[in-house]
Amino acid sequence: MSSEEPARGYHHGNLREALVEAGVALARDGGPTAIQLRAVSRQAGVSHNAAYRHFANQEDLVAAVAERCMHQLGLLMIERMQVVTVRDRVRRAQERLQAIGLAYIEFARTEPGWFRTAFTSAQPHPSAEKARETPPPADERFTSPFALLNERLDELVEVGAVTPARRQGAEFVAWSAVHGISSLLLDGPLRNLPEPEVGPVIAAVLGGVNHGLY
Amino acid sequence: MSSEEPARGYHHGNLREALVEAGVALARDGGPTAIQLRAVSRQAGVSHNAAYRHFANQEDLVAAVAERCMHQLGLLMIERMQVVTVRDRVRRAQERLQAIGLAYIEFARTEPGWFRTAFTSAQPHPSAEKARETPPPADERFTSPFALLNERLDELVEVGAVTPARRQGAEFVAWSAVHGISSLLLDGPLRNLPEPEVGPVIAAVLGGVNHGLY
DNA sequence: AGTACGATGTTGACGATGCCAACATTCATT
DNA sequence: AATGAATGTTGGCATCGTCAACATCGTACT
Repeated sequence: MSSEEPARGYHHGNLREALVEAGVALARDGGPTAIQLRAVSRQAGVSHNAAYRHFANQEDLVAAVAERCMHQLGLLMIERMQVVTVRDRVRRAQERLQAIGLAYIEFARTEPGWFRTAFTSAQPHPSAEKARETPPPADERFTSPFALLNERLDELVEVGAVTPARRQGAEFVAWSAVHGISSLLLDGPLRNLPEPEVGPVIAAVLGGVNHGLY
Repeated sequence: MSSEEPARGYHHGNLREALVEAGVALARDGGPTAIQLRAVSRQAGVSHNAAYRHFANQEDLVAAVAERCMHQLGLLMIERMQVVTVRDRVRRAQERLQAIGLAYIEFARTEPGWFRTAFTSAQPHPSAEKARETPPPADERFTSPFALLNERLDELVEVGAVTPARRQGAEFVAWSAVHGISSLLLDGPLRNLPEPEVGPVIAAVLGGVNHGLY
């Protein structure tokens, strides 16, 4: 990836960014516990304690890295969604929902360190009032996994595949199921499930969610 | 609770048990990261490093404590299930399933430390072959949350409320949904959801699972 | 009975971590 | 040019996990 600029004086110039990036790299293998103040400082070619000029404490750094990880998850979901090219509006909406669900699980399984990091010390869900205080950056608004899910469900209503009544609360059902199976496969009692059984289990969960929508 | 026996010589007599119990107590507030070798040794009134005669390392101790936490979860599920006294067999089966699902979520919300501990370094799901090597103790077989769930689903088939076809894979759908909403409410983006909104969200998830079964 | 050995507990040490305090250097604003 | 805020550095402290060496106890064998 990007090695730090070779020539730099006393000041790094872009340390906060470098520290977060180092944290992301460490979290990729190693998960949230690998995000250590001294380790990221080392990787950024800076002395321990330098990080304290940019983060209040370790937890603060982890939170910043977690945000990036969540963003990565959103990016994969978008990517997997965009390759759906069915013309039929109804089927496209259905397959798009399926795609982001699969992407979510795929992310958990291919980037376990990032997934675990994203969901420890995750950002709180913006309740209506709080959201007004700290408006999320435009970037975030489009890559938030939760926002992506809501868009898909809304689309399903738009094209008439799902009744507005069934739409109610569906985001929580779908999100819970997909997040749940991801967690169980990654860290839960299903973590040693033999590989050939994994596919059918995932299919069962996604099928269940789908069936619940109609 | 139980303070250690006042009179004891060089040897503790029941140290392993005392250490695990101390770990359970520490995990209750503080979660898995609070299970530290030196801390449990201290609480057991024994010198640091004594634990190494009973556990290979910290991870080993955490695993032992995690097992207890999982057991606690199973106990609450059984408790909540047993208060269902409906006479009608079909409705009883349905309400029992609902009860263990609610108990699962209740456990996550009232004992977050234990819940987090139970699902870090959780025991692997016994695949068919492996199960034969290490038969679980009879105790475990009845309090395993996953076993309890399967029993409820089987009962639903027995009383004719669910078709055998729908039974296929249903354990994963239900488990994922319930575990997912628990995780999201506890550590995920829903962790700061205002209290009044929590109930409806849980209801939506459980309703969705139910709808998926029929 | 005595003894030798394994099991269990202790002491001390090492490296690593998060964090605090004090100090050094640089940048920006006047 | 100077001065204060921002940013890095050095050093130190308490704590943790782990290893090695040692101490004490129970127990099985002679």
